[in-house]
Amino acid sequence: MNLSQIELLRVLQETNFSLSQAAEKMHIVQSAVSRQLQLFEAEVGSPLFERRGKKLIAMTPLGLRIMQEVEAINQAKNNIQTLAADYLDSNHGILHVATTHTQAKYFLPKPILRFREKYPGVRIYMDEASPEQLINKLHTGKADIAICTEKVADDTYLAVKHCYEWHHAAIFPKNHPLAEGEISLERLAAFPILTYSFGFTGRSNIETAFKDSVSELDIILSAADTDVIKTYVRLGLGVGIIAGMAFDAMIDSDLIARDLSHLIPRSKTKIAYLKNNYLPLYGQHFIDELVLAADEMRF
Amino acid sequence: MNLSQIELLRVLQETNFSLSQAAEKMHIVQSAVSRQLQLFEAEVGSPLFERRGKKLIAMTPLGLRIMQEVEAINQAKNNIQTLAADYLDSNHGILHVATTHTQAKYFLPKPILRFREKYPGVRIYMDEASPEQLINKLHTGKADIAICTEKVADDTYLAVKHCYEWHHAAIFPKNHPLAEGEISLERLAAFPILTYSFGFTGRSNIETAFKDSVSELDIILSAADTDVIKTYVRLGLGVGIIAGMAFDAMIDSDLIARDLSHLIPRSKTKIAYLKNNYLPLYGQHFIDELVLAADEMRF
DNA sequence: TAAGGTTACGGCGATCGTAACGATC
DNA sequence: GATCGTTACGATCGCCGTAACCTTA
Repeated sequence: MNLSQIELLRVLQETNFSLSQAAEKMHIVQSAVSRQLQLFEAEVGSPLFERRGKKLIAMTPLGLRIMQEVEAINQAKNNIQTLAADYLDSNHGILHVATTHTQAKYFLPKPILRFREKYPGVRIYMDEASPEQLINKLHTGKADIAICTEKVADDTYLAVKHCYEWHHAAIFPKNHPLAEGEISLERLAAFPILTYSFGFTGRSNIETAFKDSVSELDIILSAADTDVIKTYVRLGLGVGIIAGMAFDAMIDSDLIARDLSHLIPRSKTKIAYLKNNYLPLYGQHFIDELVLAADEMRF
Repeated sequence: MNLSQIELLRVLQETNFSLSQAAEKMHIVQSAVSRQLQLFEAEVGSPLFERRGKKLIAMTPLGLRIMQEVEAINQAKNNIQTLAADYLDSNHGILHVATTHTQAKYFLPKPILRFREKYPGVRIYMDEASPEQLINKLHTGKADIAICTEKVADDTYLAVKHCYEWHHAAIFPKNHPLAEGEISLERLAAFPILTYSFGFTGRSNIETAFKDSVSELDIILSAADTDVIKTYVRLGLGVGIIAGMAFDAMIDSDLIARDLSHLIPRSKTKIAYLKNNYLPLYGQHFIDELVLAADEMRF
């Protein structure tokens, strides 16, 4: 057993068990890959892959179990490299931040600017995806830090830090009936609604709010992205329910936003990263910056 | 970086950073070890060991941190091997059981006999040590399973399973004054006491019992081993406080045992193993056997 | 001066690349 | 027949072992 065989197994999983693709990724010829896999399987004494003819099509139960250990080794190996690089120079490096559109646009700008001032040598790769994908990116090493509101809580492999709390707001064009008077679930439900897709940005809390209500929301459009919602609200399609911090009084001066904190439970945005993943110093400071920005922000 | 370098780091820690001893353990010449370490340190870019002249005397902070990852890799590597062997033949193998004398002698015989019947191909290496050492043995891979009463609870790397509860008993020769009447803390404290050493077999519960009492125990002899205590009780040195299950009415017919459950809190014996350590099937069945034996036993 | 660590060098073996072959869609 | 995987073989590079040298208790 050696580290390149371990690496091979990991890569094979990424390439849908294609030896030729794995060879390409690892910058060696395919025959080498073929032989290394044979050697490893011989050492283990049992096949790790189900084969149709010569093609690999899936992993055996043993293979799947061993893959867990492969992941652990890979993680530790990466940690050693990160630790070493971080020790030599903790001001340079790369940070993969995965988050949703709403966070990227409405929360991250300030902390990222401040972080850049302190760490001009750190490259930030920002990656937008659904909360579900974010978690997957953490697990596959494609992201170091994820920032989001949904999901994240139950995964035992994740370290989760509270970031900030916020609430939803209703937005609509001026002269809309909702501009006047108290807003109730019933009144809200009387209009066509535009809000986030399932699994995004506190959508689950909207569900919660209406679960015990007699009213039912008529969600005519759902999007991952606040700006899409705003666009269609401006076109008069209905009332938008968005994250409070995504309303900008200047830019959105043609719209009216009204607080819904009395109707919809507060949402909590969290910062998550893999427990087993060594975060370089600047990564830890990045999180500090997020928390600081969160503390300064009060909705 | 490769697996033998990782292995080298692990071995170096075991040999007090001696290159020559490490070479011997790894069955290669010392010069090879020297070079591999240099190569690895070069790759990391910083020294991992503090040196006095050419001698290695300690690890640098970076080295210590990296050693954590080395342990993780080693653990995973061993798991792969165990998984493979277990898959090929889950009836043969080796089980390292670490426990205290009391458990080994008074609790384990029955479950071990039954286990042997089902798994005649499994070798059991039993290792007696203090609870503190037991945990250390788990961490260093010298034991797969530990069975003991003390410590074990707070270590987050350990999976801990409840095994059984028991209480202490006082033992003394026939015709001893304690043979008659109620036993109280005060009466007990009036005699010289022989019991377990600190950190052994529920000793902490004895401490707890007397902590809030006006009486203080006069412990004139403490031992890791129930049989030692019995021996000196027989010689008339005083009253023994031992684990209830360590009194055998047949063998110890020259002694009298009296229950102390009303005076000393119950002790809980636990089964522990490393969360990250893959236990072969027979190891899992060994634990089942322990739990079964514990259930049948009622004190 | 003995014991432990480093450096130099030669030899062996592991692993790669080329290439021809085999199988599968 | 194009793509993917296997087998054969020669070449290379990494790693070990021998051995001489250096350093410190």
